[in-house]
Amino acid sequence: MGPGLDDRATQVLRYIVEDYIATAEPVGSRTISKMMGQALSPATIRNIMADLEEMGYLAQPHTSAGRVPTGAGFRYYIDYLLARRTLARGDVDQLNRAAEEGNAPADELVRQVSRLLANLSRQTSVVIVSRPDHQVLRSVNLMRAAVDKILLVAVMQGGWVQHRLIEEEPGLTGDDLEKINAYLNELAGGLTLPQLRVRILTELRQEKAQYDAVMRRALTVGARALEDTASGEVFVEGRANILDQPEFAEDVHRLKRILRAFEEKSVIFRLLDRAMDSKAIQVSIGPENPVEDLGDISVVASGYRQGESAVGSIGLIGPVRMDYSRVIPLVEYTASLLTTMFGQR
Amino acid sequence: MGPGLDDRATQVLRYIVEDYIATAEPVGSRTISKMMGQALSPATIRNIMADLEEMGYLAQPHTSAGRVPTGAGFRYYIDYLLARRTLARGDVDQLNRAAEEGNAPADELVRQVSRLLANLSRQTSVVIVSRPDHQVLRSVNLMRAAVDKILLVAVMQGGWVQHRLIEEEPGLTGDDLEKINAYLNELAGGLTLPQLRVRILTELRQEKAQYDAVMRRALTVGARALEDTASGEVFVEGRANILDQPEFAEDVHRLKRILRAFEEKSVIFRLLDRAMDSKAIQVSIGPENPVEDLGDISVVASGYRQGESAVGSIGLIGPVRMDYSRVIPLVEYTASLLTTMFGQR
DNA sequence: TTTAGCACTCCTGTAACGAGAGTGCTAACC
DNA sequence: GGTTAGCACTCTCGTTACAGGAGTGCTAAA
Repeated sequence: MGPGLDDRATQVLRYIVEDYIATAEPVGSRTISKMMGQALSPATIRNIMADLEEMGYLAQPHTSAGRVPTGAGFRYYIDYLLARRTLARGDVDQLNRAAEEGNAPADELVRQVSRLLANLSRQTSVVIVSRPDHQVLRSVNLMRAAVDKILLVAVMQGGWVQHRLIEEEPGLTGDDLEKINAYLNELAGGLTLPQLRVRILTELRQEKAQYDAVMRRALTVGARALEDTASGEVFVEGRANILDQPEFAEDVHRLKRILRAFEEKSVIFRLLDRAMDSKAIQVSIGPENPVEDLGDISVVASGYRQGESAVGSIGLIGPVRMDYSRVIPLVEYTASLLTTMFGQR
Repeated sequence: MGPGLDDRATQVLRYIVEDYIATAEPVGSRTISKMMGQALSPATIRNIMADLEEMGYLAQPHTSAGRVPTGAGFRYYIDYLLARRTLARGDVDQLNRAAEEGNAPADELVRQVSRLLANLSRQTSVVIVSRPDHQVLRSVNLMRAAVDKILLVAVMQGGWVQHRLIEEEPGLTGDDLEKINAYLNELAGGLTLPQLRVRILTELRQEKAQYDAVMRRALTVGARALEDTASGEVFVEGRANILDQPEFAEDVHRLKRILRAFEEKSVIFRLLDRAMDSKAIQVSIGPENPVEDLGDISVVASGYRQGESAVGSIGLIGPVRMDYSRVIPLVEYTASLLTTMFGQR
């Protein structure tokens, strides 16, 4: 099917990858011969396997073990051989139901969907909300949070909520706040946070701002609140699932490395960042993923959008030996679900 | 020192517990004899050990292994023998610094402190914010969140923020919202959310509400927003630390059980709930903790307050063989830190 | 009451070994 | 020429045997 391999080699490769995905054990020539209905004898299969090994698609853990697909082998499988299974009706239903949960706030909803994805795939699910700055505002509000602190609350089009604390301009009354709020909301409609900031700064240079004290105050407070940009959020669900994978469960060291990675926001970001901008789903096999310390895991991820702009991505993290035919459509569907979720709200 | 044991037995028990905490291995009579400066021979120690075993404080994994403290042994140690180490200056400084981080919102701050606690103790740190309903309001605000949804944002005295989504009363303009906000804030000062709800309901029955349409609307929207109570939040930090404990790292099954527990909010709640109301720090050794499935872990936890009312608790989860002399003061201090954090803001 | 001495138990690591799975190569077969 | 049966070879894995070590319990002497 794919380039560089004849029909038989292609089939053998496919069987090996699929059996390996199912069993996590090296697969031998006898097994493949049986799978193919004895059409070819084990000896013939062995010849083909030797060829595939020479081309870099297979490897032997040791001389007299069966073959294991290499990274390249998995890559070939995914690019050319993958029979994309359609999603089970039940899975779709469950996901839809999780996304519909009426009055949960956006973050709760995302967490629920992500958790379900983790359960369905038996892998670890990760969501990043990575570009709060690309999200479009619906409304903003300043609230008193402490004697000397004000809280800026921003509600985004998708229903996402952000806060930031700012030191208070001394002496603001509740009435002042209300006026400022009204004024800010007038400016804010349809802008992103950084855009709002620019807008405020230009407004401040306008003449009328010079004469209206409240307005000036509103603008300076607003500008201050928007000085630093938000860093984004990460949700990880189903960490315990990696223990179902024999390749990780065996090896404590590996396990620790991975669990530590899950605790570092920045690492998660690096893993999923790439998927955010590309339209298609991204599969990073082992060392293909951007974190060198995690060369033994795969990431299947897809960005989701709010309207036109990419705001985050969702994905699964697991062993290289993942069931891609099942997992890829799952992630795709979930990502599209998030996109519509954020679109509608 | 403690009841029921003479001086020597007490000392032997202490040494065994401390050595076992340090090494995670059964400790033998020779080791103890050396630790005591050869004051007693191994044979004597063995006699004492046999006594301690009979009393239920020690156990042998098998004949001809050293002794291991039982749950009762640890309990005795903590109740009567624990030399509470004072906190290292450096640890205190680090914690203070983490808690001071100027403009982070409350949840971020709590997460940081918790993470640091996990690092300092090399255990898994858990915080629950368990009684959002006991926290006193500073201000509330209704914001438009979608075409047909309104977001209630409540800022608590401690700087904590809560949201809830509500279906919109049809046809509210921005102006209406502002008026409602002003009105609600007038009512809200110093109340908890459920108290506010009661207040609103009585207000609704008052005569003047009958004649003022905006007010009536404000009240009904407000009442609706407060119908369901918030469930509280959980932060877990330092999960990977349990892999540093040999007793867990060895045993995948155990590990999985614990990691799964960390993913269940309700389980975490059950583990830490008890600590919330008692003034003193709570130590649950192994099977003493309220989750029967987790009879092989210990929980050291302490509640923290906001003003007078208990609003949550913070603790460490780890093996029974924890370094209590270090961990207890750490948790105590961190809890007090949270209390002052929430008091000041 | 303490302790030296000793037999005994149990774990742990190592080595030896056979069974099993799988390979590569060669020679025969179609 | 491609395919395959046959076979020697390699490597893993589980079992067994065995020696060393750590630690105990008991007895008898100090």
